[in-house]
Amino acid sequence: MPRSQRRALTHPDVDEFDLLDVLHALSDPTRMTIVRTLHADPERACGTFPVDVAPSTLTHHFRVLREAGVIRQREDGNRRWTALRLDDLDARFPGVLDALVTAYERQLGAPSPQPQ
Amino acid sequence: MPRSQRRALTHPDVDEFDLLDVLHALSDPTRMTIVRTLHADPERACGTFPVDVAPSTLTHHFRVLREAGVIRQREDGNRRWTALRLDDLDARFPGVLDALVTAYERQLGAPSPQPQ
DNA sequence: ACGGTTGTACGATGGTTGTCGAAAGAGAGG
DNA sequence: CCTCTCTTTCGACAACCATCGTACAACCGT
Repeated sequence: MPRSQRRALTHPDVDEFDLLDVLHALSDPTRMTIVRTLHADPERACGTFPVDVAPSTLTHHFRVLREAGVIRQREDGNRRWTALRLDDLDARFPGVLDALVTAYERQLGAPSPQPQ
Repeated sequence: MPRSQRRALTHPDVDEFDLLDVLHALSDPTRMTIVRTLHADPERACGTFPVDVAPSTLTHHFRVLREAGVIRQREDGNRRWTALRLDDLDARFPGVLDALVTAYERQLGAPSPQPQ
């Protein structure tokens, strides 16, 4: 059994999702970057995200996202692959994730210039 | 000038909104209740929200929502009236607030029963 | 078996946050 | 003026959180 002694890698069921947990998970810039990346690519290995934090910090963010139901992680040999739970999120909170990612992309595209 | 010595009551401009701040503001149950109440009623006085916290705590939550651009507050004699900035939010983040409030209402309507 | 890669677990730390009570300001009405 | 109501400010406190370094575990080459 590959790497399963380490951590159960629990994923919440769809009807256990809490919108407030999802919002909290997405309110962090690093985590939103992870989600944004996954929204473009379907699945990525952990170390391949364009974020600038320590590996242990990245693990922490993955756990927050996973326990909120935003991402799903699976083992594959030495790597851990991460994917968006887009279908599950859409089943429980229709249109929410798309609206949020789109809005965030738009905000990044037109960042507010500081006045004066 | 009514009550203006107390606090400037600053509201951010539309192009200063930060989606991550909005998400953080909405990730608290008390604040989400405030928003949900305002989504039904257009404007309410501060003390008339169905939340169970101390007045000073309520003031804190109003500040968080106001500084994120979610609500607008105006003075009227002894009362402070609070309203959703629905148009401004929709101009900057189209569809986001409606999707979130709808999703939260749905979640409250069908809360997940704890397994076993 | 050994080293390299990948990611986790743990402990610590500084900052943020939700909560409250006590005190006080501002207005309305007597 | 005095009191009552509504809301804020301040200070405090416990809990949470993002971050990191270090150590370690699992896997994959060779």
